[in-house]
Amino acid sequence: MSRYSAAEIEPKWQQAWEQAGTFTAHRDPAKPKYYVLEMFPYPSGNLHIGHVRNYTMGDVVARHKLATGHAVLHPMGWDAFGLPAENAAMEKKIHPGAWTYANIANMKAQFSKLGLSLDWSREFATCDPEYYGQQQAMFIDFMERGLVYRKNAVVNWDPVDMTVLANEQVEDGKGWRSGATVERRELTQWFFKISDYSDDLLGALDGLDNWPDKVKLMQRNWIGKSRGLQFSFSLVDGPAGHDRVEVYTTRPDTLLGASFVGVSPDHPLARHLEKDNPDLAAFNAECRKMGTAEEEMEKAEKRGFDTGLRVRHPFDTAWELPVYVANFILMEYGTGAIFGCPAHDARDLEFARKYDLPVVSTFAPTSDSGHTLPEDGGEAYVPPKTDTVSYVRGFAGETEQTGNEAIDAAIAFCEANAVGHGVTKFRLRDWGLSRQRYWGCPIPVIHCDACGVVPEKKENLPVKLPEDVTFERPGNPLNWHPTWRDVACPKCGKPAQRETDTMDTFVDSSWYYARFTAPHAATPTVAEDAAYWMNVDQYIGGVEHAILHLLYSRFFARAMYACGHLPASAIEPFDALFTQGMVTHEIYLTRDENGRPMYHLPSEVTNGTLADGRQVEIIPSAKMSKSKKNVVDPEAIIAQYGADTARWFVLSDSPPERDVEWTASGAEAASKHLARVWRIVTEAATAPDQGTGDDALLREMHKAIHDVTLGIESFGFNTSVARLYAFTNALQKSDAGRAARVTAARTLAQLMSPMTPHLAEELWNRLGGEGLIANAPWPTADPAMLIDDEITLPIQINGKRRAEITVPRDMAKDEIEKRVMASDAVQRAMADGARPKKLIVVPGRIVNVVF
RNA sequence: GCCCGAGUGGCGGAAUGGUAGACGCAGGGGAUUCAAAAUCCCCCGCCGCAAGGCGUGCCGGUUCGAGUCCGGCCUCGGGUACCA
Repeated sequence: MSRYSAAEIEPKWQQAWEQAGTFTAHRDPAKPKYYVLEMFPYPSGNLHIGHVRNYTMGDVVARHKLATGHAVLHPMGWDAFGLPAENAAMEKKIHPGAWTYANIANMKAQFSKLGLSLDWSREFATCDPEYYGQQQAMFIDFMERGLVYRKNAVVNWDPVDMTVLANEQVEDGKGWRSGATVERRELTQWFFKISDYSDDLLGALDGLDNWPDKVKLMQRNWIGKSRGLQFSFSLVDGPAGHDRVEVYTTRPDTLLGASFVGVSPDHPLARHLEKDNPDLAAFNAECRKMGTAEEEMEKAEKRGFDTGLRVRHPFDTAWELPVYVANFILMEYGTGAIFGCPAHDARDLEFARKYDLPVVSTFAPTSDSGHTLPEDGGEAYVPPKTDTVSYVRGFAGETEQTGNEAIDAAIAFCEANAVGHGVTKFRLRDWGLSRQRYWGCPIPVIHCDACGVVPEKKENLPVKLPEDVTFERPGNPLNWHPTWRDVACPKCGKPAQRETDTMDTFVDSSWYYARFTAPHAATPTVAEDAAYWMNVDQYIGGVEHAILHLLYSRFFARAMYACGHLPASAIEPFDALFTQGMVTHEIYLTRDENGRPMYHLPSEVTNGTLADGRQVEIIPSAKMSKSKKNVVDPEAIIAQYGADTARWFVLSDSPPERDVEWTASGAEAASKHLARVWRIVTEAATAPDQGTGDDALLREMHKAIHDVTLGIESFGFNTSVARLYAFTNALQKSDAGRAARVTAARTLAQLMSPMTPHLAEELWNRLGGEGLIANAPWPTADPAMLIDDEITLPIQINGKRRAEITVPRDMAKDEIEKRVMASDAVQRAMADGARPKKLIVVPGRIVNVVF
């Protein structure tokens, strides 16, 4: 008997699959199709163990579906545009394209060692002109459908580097390279009209039955449909052209608790007033010295500037409220102006206390629950709108009503009294796709002095990125290129200039799933292929993409349908979604002479010490990230133990949806187990002809088939693995005859094949299995073999387990009761004369005797 | 700040409202061996000599019965529109 050697068998079977074209997807009308897709990776340079986990999970699904007779599409590509390539260009003086394609080559080699059932003939990178050219064609289609427009929007501006920064590049309000205080700057930018679909994107979530509830809930909240009141305050002696301030509120029922009016520093009124008011101009300028991130805005101290202007309350013209410019009001949402009701909004309360403004409750809890009113120093009272509360300063509806009822009544009251009108608004903003960067898909339009903004002719696509660029100078290299911008206007032929903005990389990843159905076609999609393969039956990726990527993809599918690039049935492109957890690891660091952190790889650290004896600081586990160096290199594990061990290991123990803390100790154990399976399975072939445990072993086998299959189908891979351990133990201890043991061993190989495909092929082959195990029909459990004749019932006394009885599984309830009453435990409990009050028999489950 | 999750032995975790800790790791003991490696067998939540008691982040509640359902917290993680 030979020993298990991953190094020998893995390349052999990888070659066999390739030669047989086992994983090449074909349209086959005779089979049900199955499209399984994992979120494609950013080519950062190396696979990390998180990739191994993610793609192994998808592979288990794909291989299982292949074995259950599906035509499987399981493709792979590269999300290849983005910031890190430009950072590498600046730091390492290497062209972003060269860096990216080198990374792809490296990662593809690592991928191929994992034995994933991928159809590599469909591979593409989003930075391939063949791909982004089709993306440009769709952009032009979207323009023609009115789904694209330009408007001003703010960006993070680094005044030293003279460049736009990503939110990630702003640290504590400073540019990460220059250290300069970041400013907000307005630029004219391109937008997709995702807001046209707000209601549809919201409503359609209800039909996504196989999406996690948490993702649907996050998207619902993000889209943020709200019913509110839009009305205006009239200004007392307002400046010319500003006689009113239009506000939007989702809580019109709190109008009698109004304390002040706040406007955004970018509100037209604020901009008007700052011209003649240097103090206000300074305040606004200070507000604009902040990044654009919502998180930064919200966490910043609430500050305001009293304009001195006053407005009249719409219900009482004698009641005047002050007008503040406030740093926490977004121009992008609502009207850029609010009325503050400190009693029922935490931000407003913080603001009111700071500027000594009145705090007046309009409603309170219905019963005195120890709640302290905000006017008495308590917190703002913001119950869910579905809670019934008591209105102390109500003006519409009942005294006791829910927030929603009060809001509806308030809107009706205001409409009847011509104070304002009910409006439905969405939190979702249009998708700004402009990036002032090189390494992205060029926006295919031309600016002509005579014709304005003109789309490039489709026959001139792709608009390719120029190769000869330098990153010496900050800013967008496309702007500094000597000739690239210069082009003839497609309309009038006169000299004109190309747009130099490139697209957000979320655009690239918003339709790649559709492109995989016809990856090298001369149009974005091909109707026949899209009709056959769409939708993605199972999409798998990190929960960090729960909102943006998935929402943008849902929008894109709708826009592509509108332009004829996808069938109507594909507007929800992902039938089922699974969000897997991340692989985390501790972070190790030392500090340089300036106290700045220097990170160290886990492989450099032993027991908290570096090779040179220095102690490291340990930061608790976080998402693996290259910059923090808390990454584990899967290649070392594959080299030492083989791909099957790495795959088995990442599927073991931790539930797929949960984050998993990486520890090195398990790899050894996984490897040992595979060697043990090898031994036990090969021994089965030489077992004695006759044995005594055939039936018992085959029952175990059918239970294993049932449980392992259920685990795979429900993304409980860790429980499938646990069940396979148990089945392996049963096979080892079995004294069944050879025929039964070989049957069990072949089934074990099949059940393991989605997880450890190379080992499974080799064992299958050695046990005389026909063809490739990858194509062998998945075993089915015989229901009759899953049911035991006898069952063990625990006996509880007052809810605590005290004994158990073993009875035939179909024993009548009253017979069970008799036996329970006769049992020692119950007799003992009755010894002092106590009599049971209640006897609960849950058939097949448990018995509870209550005294 | 706001939205969404997660918390069970030394560790990873299992458990349709029904025996908490399956399965595995680490640890302990034993067999085999000249010795070792490899392999195999047994033990293994906490307190207690025991009887028994206590145990699923914390505090309450519903139930014959709660890790699981409800209310209120705490801690950690993800997202927060230019990281992908």
